[in-house]
Amino acid sequence: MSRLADKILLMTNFNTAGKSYHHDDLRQKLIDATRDMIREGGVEAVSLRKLADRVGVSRTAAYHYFKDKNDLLCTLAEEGFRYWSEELDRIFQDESKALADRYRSYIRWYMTYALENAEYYDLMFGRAIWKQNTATDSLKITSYNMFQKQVERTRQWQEQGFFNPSEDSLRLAQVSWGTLHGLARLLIDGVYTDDSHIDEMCDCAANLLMS
Amino acid sequence: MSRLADKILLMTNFNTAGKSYHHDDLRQKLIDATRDMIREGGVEAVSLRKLADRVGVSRTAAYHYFKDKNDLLCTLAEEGFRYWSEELDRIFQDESKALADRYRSYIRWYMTYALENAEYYDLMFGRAIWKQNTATDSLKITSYNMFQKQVERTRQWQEQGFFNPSEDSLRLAQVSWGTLHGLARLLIDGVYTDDSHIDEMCDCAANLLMS
DNA sequence: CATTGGAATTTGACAGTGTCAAGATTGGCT
DNA sequence: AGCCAATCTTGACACTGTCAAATTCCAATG
Repeated sequence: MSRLADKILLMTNFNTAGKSYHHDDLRQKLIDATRDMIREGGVEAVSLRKLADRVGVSRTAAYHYFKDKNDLLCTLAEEGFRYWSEELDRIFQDESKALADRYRSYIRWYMTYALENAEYYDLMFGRAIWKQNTATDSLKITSYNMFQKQVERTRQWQEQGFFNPSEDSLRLAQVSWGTLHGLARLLIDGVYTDDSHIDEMCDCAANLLMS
Repeated sequence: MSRLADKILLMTNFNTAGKSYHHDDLRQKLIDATRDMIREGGVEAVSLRKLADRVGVSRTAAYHYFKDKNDLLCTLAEEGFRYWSEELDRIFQDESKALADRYRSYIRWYMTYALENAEYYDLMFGRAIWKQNTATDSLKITSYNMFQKQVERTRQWQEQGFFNPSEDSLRLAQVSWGTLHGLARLLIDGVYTDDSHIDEMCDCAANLLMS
């Protein structure tokens, strides 16, 4: 009759998830499952309860590893920023191409990645995390470093005469990123419905930015 | 004891909202109250139940005038698009200024409006409405017309040599709007945290677009 | 080997949310 | 006066995030 006896009986037979009380690395499992959920249905579709179901654990188990839902999402976003930063490095370190070509392929990569990982992009650059200053300190640092790298690249491009040297590097980086982000958002959010001319849009943006 | 008797008693004294069963124009009251709520706490803060409380009506009263919450929000967004469209007309019809000046003040106006009405801007141009194709047909038409106007203006500016005439008008309109939208979003969503150099950003964007 | 302490996990509870179906109320028309 | 259709309310359901308290378990200590 006691709860204890019930549990022993349950264990002896079959536990639904096939796992017992303790897990291998629940934290990582939670992160992985969350990433899947984001990919499937976007940030909006992430529910701690469904996440728990998926991992085979109880509703509030995640609270032992993450302060709250926001903390979990920030962890995922940070992961994304690291990947993002590495990809940027790879693209711009490729010295085989001329700078203009590298920049063009950067824009194409940006838009392709943003659209193929729309929900993930939304998490990283969307209001869910940044609005109301809910971003983790750790996340703030990671993302700030990434942006600073981009500002530095912009400065170098100005020195090489690729960008207008009379503009402030910071402003130029802000506006050029703004352009890409704006296009990405309009496409991702479904405001621009025609996604069959993305390359043309990219080229048009490239022409404007490089003039 | 009967519910009916309770009601009569209640009416004879004071009804909390001061209104009885039927309202003057509940639909409009709901719209107005929703607008207030958006301004105060953003789209996220709009709850049908709190809205009902505010208007002094029961939880589900709004369902008689709007199919669901999305329908209500679309109505609000459409209202915004009409205002937006009128403002654009006003700015660009002002022939007293040179075209370049008009365009600069357009950008400034855009960013100022977006930031001062951040939550409303988010409603109009955010995923809440456009993602998953939940936008009302009526809203789609209104917003499409607005954008077409902008494309037409872009075409004229190309003819006047203000914009590069070799670019496709549609792409140019998409990218130039994308730039403004991107900056606005990054500021509104809290990704760009420094809002003390907005004018400089605007000018930098203007220089890039008009070159 | 038994006990116990602390980490890991679950259960219960609460205050929210949107929305549907069914009932209650009312003003206007015949 | 009576009824109808428009309008509004009540009840219910399935969700959500999060806190506090209870439970379970592993590991180290005596």
